[in-house]
Amino acid sequence: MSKEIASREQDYSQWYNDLIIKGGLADYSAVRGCMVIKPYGYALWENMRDQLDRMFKETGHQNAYFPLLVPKSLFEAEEKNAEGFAKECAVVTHYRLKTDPDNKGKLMVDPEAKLEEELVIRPTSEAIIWNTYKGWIQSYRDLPILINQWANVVRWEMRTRLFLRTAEFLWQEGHTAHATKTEAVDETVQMLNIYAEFAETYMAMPVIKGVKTANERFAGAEDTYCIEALMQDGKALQAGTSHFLGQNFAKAFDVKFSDKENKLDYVWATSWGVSTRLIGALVMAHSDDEGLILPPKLAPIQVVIVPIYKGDEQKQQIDEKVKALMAQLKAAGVSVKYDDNDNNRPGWKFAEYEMKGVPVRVAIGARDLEKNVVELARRDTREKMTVSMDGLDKTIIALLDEIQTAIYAKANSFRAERITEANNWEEFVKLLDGKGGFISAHWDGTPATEDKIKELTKATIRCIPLNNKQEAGKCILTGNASTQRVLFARAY
RNA sequence: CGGGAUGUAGCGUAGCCCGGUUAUCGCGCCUCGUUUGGGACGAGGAGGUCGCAAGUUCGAAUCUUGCCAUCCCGACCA
Repeated sequence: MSKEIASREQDYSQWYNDLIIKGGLADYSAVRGCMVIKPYGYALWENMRDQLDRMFKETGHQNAYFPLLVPKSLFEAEEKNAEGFAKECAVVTHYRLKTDPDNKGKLMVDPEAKLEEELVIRPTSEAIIWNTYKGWIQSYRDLPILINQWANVVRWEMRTRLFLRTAEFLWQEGHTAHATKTEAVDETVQMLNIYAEFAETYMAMPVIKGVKTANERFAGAEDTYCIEALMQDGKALQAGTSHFLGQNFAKAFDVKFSDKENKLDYVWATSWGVSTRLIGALVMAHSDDEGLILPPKLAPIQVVIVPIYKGDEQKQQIDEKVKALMAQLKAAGVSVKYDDNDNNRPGWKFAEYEMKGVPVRVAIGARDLEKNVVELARRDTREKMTVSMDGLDKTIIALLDEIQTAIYAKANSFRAERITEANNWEEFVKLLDGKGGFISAHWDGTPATEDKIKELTKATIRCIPLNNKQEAGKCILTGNASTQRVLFARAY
């Protein structure tokens, strides 16, 4: 076991924090609830971002940027949205500081510099964007508008956790405007599918696609679609949301367009987002007591090469081989690091890169040179194998693929074992307190019942899965008639 | 925001209850040498606003008050 990391079994929270901090993804900062994303963590985010960005652009979206600050009058225009976020908004009230006459060397807010209208720091950008779209849309010919922005937002959270819930975080938010309801719903579902594909293919993290109940719906949305993932402690994590906003924002911001028959109508809207929370999800989905386990498709460093040598002569011989290998790997688009730093010995490096979740390690020593082999180690299983240097680049690339597949399969079977049906209240409670995970159970469809279940057990309905099987049953709590099972879980 | 815990060098810590020499130890860091197939060894060295600010006192890491930050548990939450 690692010397540096708390055991997942004994202290899951501490284990998670240790992975983030010791794995070099992020640091605490001087600002309450805010973290510093370190270069290694940011590189991971960049890889996620670049891939998502490509997927957004392939489906016709363009990036733009809207202001951080939203005038309060705009923010409050869509009532439900405003109310939903009101409690966690940071607000700018002044635009100037001045030296404090009573406190030498200190600054104070200049009371003369009070803003006439307060500015809300965006917790999300619907308001400022729909205010802008109003000016862009007159005719059906102006539609659809398919815009995404990569931005930071601030939500003043009571309790924060690295990556999972911080006061400021990075995300992308897509905001689209459409001429028809069907088109907007299709867009909502399309983006949900993109999120699911990204999570499963790149993050190697299986997700369940579903619809939120009214209780869990985004403030201001008609429908909230989501992808839900399962963490290793059996708790669910919402990893992405896609909202069908109906005409709510169009009405609030008076955004109308003329259709082909010259009839005026409000436009239909969607918004969708994923955030740096995905990094938290990724960490908890795969990692173990030795450190992070990153999927090859997103790992900032896919392959690390560690030389093992005595003396300069051996080092030079190794360097030569490594140089050739690195050229081949780089040509194939593999991100590779050669750690020939003499300060640390090989054993130290092995542990270090395991902590950082580098998928494949290559160790090359003098003995290997003689036999024309290297030692390959894969992070996910910690298996070591001796392989020929001939065609090594191909071997490594194949291994990266195999690891990607293997960690998905592992996460998938973990989850499969933890989707359990409960048919009465006793079973339901026992499952929640026991193995956790998703519990598939009947619900009478009322918010009141959902609230009651949450109050009693802290479990919420994570989603109603898409294409859910319809079957008659009785609500787990009330015994009232139900037409389908929904997925409950305790969640982050 | 409520309850609990913590804060001493980059990290982990002793000292605090019961105020009083030069603030303890390990890791890490720097220099030199030996090393290098799973977290090396020796010798020498550097590094401290004891979280911050007030207060009590002849004297505060130690006592008091306030504040800040982190963690855990609640409440809250995309």
